[in-house]
Formats: sequence, structure tokens, C-alpha cells
Amino acid sequence: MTQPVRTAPTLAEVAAAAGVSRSTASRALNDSPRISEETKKRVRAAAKEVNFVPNARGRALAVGRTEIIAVLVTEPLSELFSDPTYSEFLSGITEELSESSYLPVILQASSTHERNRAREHFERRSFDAVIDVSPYKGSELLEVLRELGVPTVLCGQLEGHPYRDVFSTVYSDDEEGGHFAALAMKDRGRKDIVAVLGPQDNPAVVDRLRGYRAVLGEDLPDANVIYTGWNSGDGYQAMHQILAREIAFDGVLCGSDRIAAGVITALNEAGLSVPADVSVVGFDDHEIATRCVPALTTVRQPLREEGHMAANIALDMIKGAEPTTTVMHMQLVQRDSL
Amino acid sequence: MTQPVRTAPTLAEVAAAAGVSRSTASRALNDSPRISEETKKRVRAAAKEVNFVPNARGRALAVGRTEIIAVLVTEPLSELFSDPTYSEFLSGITEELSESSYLPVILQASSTHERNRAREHFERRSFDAVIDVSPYKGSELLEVLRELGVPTVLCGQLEGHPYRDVFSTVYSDDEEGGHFAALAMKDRGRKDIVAVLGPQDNPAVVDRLRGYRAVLGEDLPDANVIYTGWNSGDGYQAMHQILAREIAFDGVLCGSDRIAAGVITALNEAGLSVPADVSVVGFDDHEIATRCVPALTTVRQPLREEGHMAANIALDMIKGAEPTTTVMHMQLVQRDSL
DNA sequence: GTTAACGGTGCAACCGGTTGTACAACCGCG
DNA sequence: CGCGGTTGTACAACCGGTTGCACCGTTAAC
Repeated sequence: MTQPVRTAPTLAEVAAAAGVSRSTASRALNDSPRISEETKKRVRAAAKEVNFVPNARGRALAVGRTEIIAVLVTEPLSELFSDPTYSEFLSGITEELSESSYLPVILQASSTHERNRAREHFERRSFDAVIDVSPYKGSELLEVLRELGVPTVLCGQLEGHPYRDVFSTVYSDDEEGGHFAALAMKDRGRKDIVAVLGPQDNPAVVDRLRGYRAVLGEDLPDANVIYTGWNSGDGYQAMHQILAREIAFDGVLCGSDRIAAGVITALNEAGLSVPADVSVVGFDDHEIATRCVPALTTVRQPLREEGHMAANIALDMIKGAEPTTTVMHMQLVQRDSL
Repeated sequence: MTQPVRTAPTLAEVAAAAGVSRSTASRALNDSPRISEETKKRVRAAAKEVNFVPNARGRALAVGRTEIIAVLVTEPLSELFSDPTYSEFLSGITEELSESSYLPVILQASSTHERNRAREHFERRSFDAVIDVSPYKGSELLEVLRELGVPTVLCGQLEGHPYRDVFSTVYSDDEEGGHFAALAMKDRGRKDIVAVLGPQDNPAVVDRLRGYRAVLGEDLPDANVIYTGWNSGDGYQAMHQILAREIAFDGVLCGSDRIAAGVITALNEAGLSVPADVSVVGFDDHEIATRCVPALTTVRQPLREEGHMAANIALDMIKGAEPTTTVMHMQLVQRDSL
């Protein structure tokens, strides 16, 4: 009574139906120039007739490729999902790969167990390439990938670039982003700047601050730099601290748009108007930026494009391209908070 | 200057090193009873020696399995990620599969293009099984899967069960969940109940309401049932509507914990105390439930366990098990809002 | 001493494609 | 007519494993 499981038609059946050999059938379907147009037509008709689709397993073995790319993430799934940064980046990868025949596989590597499983899959050559979304120095998995010679793309700058000649790298220029934000403040004539940044040990934070300083110099004194978390609550709290100090300031550079949202709330509560009294610039061009009142001027990190780029580099490396380092450019998004 | 890409050792090399044939080597590594203990030891040693790991492609072809399971999602990635429901469910699947040698692949099917790509992968037999996270009636992909005879698990109840004899199903008993929530209200002596639910066309909402009604009868009049979105803002707004009506009520059943959070805020603003004046019960046991003041009594849907179950059923079906239907049970989580 | 039973191993086929090479048929040319 | 060159096809090997079956040597039973 159960559905008879039709076993899938093989190339041999197509060949038989078209009255040619298996090899000719294969070449015809792959559009080889050595096959006559007439034969191709016949084979294609036969293939359509029996509903032939080449089997992934057979093909993978023959061509030496699985057509699968692993996306390696260090964060646990829940964190990964809640962070819109990742979400957009992953979408970029997925989007780009969906134009090819490649399939992305999200491979977690937060626990030791997961890392072992990942390693095993690498050794089995389950993937043609790996995109490491959050590479860190000294990762044993990177060492394995290097030894195995698996094409790998690192998304994020590793200080010292220990693998520059083996792995490709894609990252956004955070210093440039800081540059843009600070320049906007300067152009607006703001002279007394406060910075509310993310965690101090975050490399992006360090680079952005360097960008701020290069432009603002003494207009951003050390005492005005606050490190905190990435959320609006953190921004709110930090701004209250600043206000309590009763120092003069006319601009706030924020490490994320969520921080900026909290900062604006705190400013408003203190009776300060944005942007009349104080200019605020965010970072990320998160969805929240457009919902702020006033709409937030911010720096956009091209996450989706970074995903596209990473995917394309991976595909190129599979085809044998040399490792490359690509820097993506930040962009100032002008809105009303400046 | 580039790292010499060591080509991976094959079974043939192991066999040669151990002084046996390929077939013996294979059987030894797979612990076949037909091979003597001594030979096994020798082969294992040789395998370790040359760092042998069986190639995934070769193995896949030989055993007729890719050891990959597709997790089919209809929602776009961003929505998928922002919904904690999915996140936990997916974690459950991933967790369970990581105990096996199987690999989950998230396969989006929101756009037509994506559906076509998915279909293609199905036809190529890229996956040994499919777990459909949000199946809907009349999905053409389900039709394809049925025709191809791919083992499939549906997560969610399809009205009319058009594929009951072909596909397995796992779902949580929403009616039972409604039952539990309503019973808690009743036990507490609440007699005039209001329900703030999710969208009216959502099957889970329908089932939960049925559960409420079975217990409460006239204590939950039609006029007191409000359909809205899933967020706290929706709950807040809905509660304001109720309050504006100036009807008497002493209990609120909510369609989600986020709704409940909004409801509690609105009640407090109106000077009503929870649970002294009004009891509130949520749904989902979302993280927010513990952060509410007072902590929210809610109904827990065993999402993670559902994921485990779906994964296990998929694995069983790959091994040839018949399709099954599994109902997961809801659970009342007692906290302080009742 | 022949034979049956049995444990251990190897040969070869197989999974389902791709691809190097040989070969046959045909062409025009000297 | 024979030659070289082109075109289209088929044979067979190959990718890297697994597995049915034949075979071998040993031992026990008759």
C-alpha cells in the first residue's frame, strides 16, 4: 500500500533510451563540443523522457567535489541568530551561493565536541571550501584546514595574519568607518566629542577608535571614551554617566546603532535636543537606525556584500585561485541626527 | 612556496601498508566479524600511521547515503533568526544529529528560485532525509518529496493529514497547552477571563483557544477573545482596548510570553496588580517570561525535545522505519503571575 | 584418509557518474 | 588510390569506498 519507491533513473538508462553509450550521454548532457548537435538533442530528449537528474553522489566522486561549502561559526546557534550582524552576513553568503550549484552548511564550533565533529568532516573532505565567519588566532581548526589544504576564507582581520599566504581574508575597514563618522562630526563643526563604544577588547572597536582619533585629535579626549556593551541599555547608562559629569560636549560617536538609540533617549530625558544641541552618529546601519527619532546618521558596514564576496572568493579558490585579501569599504548614511 | 597539497591517503594505501587487500582493510576498519582480531589491529595501526580518514564522497557512493539531512524552512533567514521558537527547535535538531555522523543543512524555500534549487537538490538525492520545519498544505515541494520517496518529517500538524501514510509528523499538542493554562486559571478561582491571542488564522492559535474553551466554557465569552500579533506591543495595545471597555475580568490568557509582557505593563499602568487583581498566563516559556515582574506563569512547548524527536525519526526513516505521528506534550511552568 | 565445516582473506563487481584515448567514418586533396 | 585531417562515438579506466562470493588452509569428524 506504500508508494512504490521508484529508483532514480541512471545515466545508463538515458543512454540506452537514446541509443548511445554512457560516455556520449554524459558529454551530451554536459554540452561537450565533441558531440554533434543532433545527438545532443536526442540525448536531452531521452533524459527528459525518463526524468533523469544526475545523482549527486556519483557526480561528487567523479569530479572530486561535493559542491558543499561549510560556514564555520564559533558562536552558539542562539547567539548567532539573535545577532542581526550575522544574520545579514549569512544571508549574503547564502544568496550568492544560490546562484551556483553550491550548498552552504552552517557548522557550529563552540563546544569541543562540535569542533571535533567539524574536524572529522574536514578530514573526510565533506566540503570543497570553508568560510570562517569569526576566525580567531590560534584556532586549532584553522591549523587542520591549513594542513589539509582546504580552500578557506576568513571573515575578519587576524592580527599578524598568520595564514595570509594560505587563506583568503575579507573584512570591513573599521578604521575607515571611524574616519567617516568623525569627519561628519567635524564637517558639522562639532568640537567636543564623546565616544560610547563596544567592549574594549573587540578589535573592531579598537580600529574604529583609531579612525575617530585620526580625524578629531584633541577634540576627542581620552576621558571622553567609554567602553560598554552593544545594546541600547548600555548606551542609555553610559550617557547618564557622561551627563552626570557635567562636561561640555556637542557630539556623540556610538559603537552601534543600538547604543545610539539608548544615548538619544538619555539625551532627550535630560532635555537636550538631537541634533540641535548634540549630534549623534551610530554604527552598523541596523534596522533600528531608521526608527530612531530623529532618524540616525550612521556608518554602514556592507555585511551582505561581504557575504557575497566571501562566497565568491571561496568559489574561486575551489577553482584554484590564489588566496587574496579583500577590504570592504564603509559608507556614511546621512540621516537626521547630525 | 605554497604548502604542498598532500593528497589524502586512500584505503588502498592503508591496505598496502598493512599488507592486506583493500576489502580486508575496509572490513577491518568497519569492525566486521569476519576479520581476525590480529588483522584488525594491524590495519588500524596502518590507518593511524598514514592518517587515514575515509573519504566522504567515495563512501557516500558506495553506501548509497550522503549522511546529510536537509532542514527545510519556508521563512526567510532574517525572520527565522529573529524568532526564538525556530532557534531553539533548530538547536534541538542540530544537537541530536551531532550525536550521529549526519550533518544538517538549512534549506530555505521562501522564494520561487529557492524552491527550485531545493527541488533540484532533492532530485539529485543530495539528502538522505528532509525535516520540514513549517510544512503547509499544498506545498509543491512536499509533492516532489513524496514522488521521490525521500524520508520526510513534518514539524507541525497538517489539517487533513494528506500525507499521513508517507511522511512522519511531530507536533506539540496546542489544545492540551490551552487546557493547562485554562485549568490553572480555574484552580486559582478566576471566573472572568480575557484571551489575547496571536493571529486568527494561525492553527496553533485555533487549537489553544479550543483548549481554553473546553475548560472555561462561559467564563471565557466570545467577546473577550482578541486576536493580534505576537509581540509585546500587540499585547500592550490589546490590553488597553480591553481596559477601555470597562468590563470586569480577573484573568488574562496570552498567546505568547511577549504578548503577556505587554499585557502586564498595560495592567500596571492602569493601577492593577498582577497577580493580586488579575492573573496572567503566557505561552512558550520564552526567555522574557523570567524577566517579567512578576515572573510569568506560562506554558512550555518542548521545542528542543521536538527537534530531538524530529531528528531521530528522520534517522529511523533512513534506516527504513515506517512513518509515524508523534505528539509532544505541553507543560505548565508555575511562576508568580497567577 | 577423505570430507565437511569453518574462519579468514582476496578477487572482482558495484555504486553513478566523468574523461583519456582509440577507432571508425567521412572529407578533400594530391 | 592513399594520405592526413576532422568529426563523432564507444571502450575502458577512474574517482574511493563497500560487499557477494570464491577460495584457501586448518581442524574435527567419520
